[in-house]
Amino acid sequence: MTRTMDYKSLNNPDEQACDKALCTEKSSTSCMCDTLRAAGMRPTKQRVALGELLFKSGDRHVCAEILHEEALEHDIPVSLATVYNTLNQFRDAGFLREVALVGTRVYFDTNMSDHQHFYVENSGALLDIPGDPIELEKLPQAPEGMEIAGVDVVVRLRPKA
Amino acid sequence: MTRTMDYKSLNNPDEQACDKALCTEKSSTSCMCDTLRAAGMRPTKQRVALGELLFKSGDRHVCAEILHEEALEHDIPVSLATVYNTLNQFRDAGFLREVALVGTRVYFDTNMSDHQHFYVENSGALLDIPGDPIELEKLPQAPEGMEIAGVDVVVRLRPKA
DNA sequence: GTGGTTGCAAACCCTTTGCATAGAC
DNA sequence: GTCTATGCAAAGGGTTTGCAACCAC
Repeated sequence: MTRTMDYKSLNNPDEQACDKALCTEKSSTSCMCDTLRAAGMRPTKQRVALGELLFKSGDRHVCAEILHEEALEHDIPVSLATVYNTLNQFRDAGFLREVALVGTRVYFDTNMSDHQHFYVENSGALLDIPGDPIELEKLPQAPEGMEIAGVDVVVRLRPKA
Repeated sequence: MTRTMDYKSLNNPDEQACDKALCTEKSSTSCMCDTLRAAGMRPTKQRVALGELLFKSGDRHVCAEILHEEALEHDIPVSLATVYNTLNQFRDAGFLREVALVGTRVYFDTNMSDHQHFYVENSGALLDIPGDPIELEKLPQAPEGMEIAGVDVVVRLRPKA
């Protein structure tokens, strides 16, 4: 599994030259097929459908259970285990990022660009912070032999007293 | 359970006027007794011992399992369930903070002051970032009816390619 | 046909809970 | 004596895994 793809290519017309002969899906899904192939994944019905659900609308924050429910509502036959596997594969391929949160449930974010999150403490809701990202002054030196892979910023919110 | 105590008072001589008559513990633990009482917790053998393990040395990052093992090594009879309960009570009392990380395991930090973390992606290690905290420019406006409870910053590290 | 993928159920890990016993006040 | 804390084991929630059936190529 490579980390070469970017979710943006999913919506970039320049990269949607899809050979539809390879796809059994409708035209709207054909670029998903190519994207999956480019990442070394076979474009199965489940993966294509989950990819569409995740990426056809704007930024999304999902956990496995939510995405599974949503898939069933859209009559996509898929098991929860496959949703877990697919989310992990999409993360490994660089289509999704995992969001760092306190708690036991893992959330994924379809927005791979540089941005940050509000986390509402009592409800568990996760929101993109609108506008430009908070600027970080003076990033620390990484320890010897290490490099900085990224910086996660979560602004925790609570209802005003 | 109140959130009024600060871990710093655990090491502040000004607040260590302990009435040893109330304690069955040795002198080194007497201030722990007072600290627990001030937070509304009975100073049981397990809570005092765990508090000592956590706070007698400098900043620490622990999860329940690690602390449990450490307690057993120090011949402190305590069950894993009690370690979980005690960590949650200490967090509610404001002695510990929970660290936001990707993954399902919950880590606690004995350092309640304003600081941030390195997280090593392949090993899962958690380190304080030395020196001054990264400064955040232009904190975003909290949505209507909300206030900012805190800002978590995690700098993810990976081995240099 | 070959080899990756799916679905189910079971296993797994971490955490919390119920209840009887032990301990602090 | 009263009421809380502990310990154990069982339950719980989220996630991963083993394996047979299935599907893309």
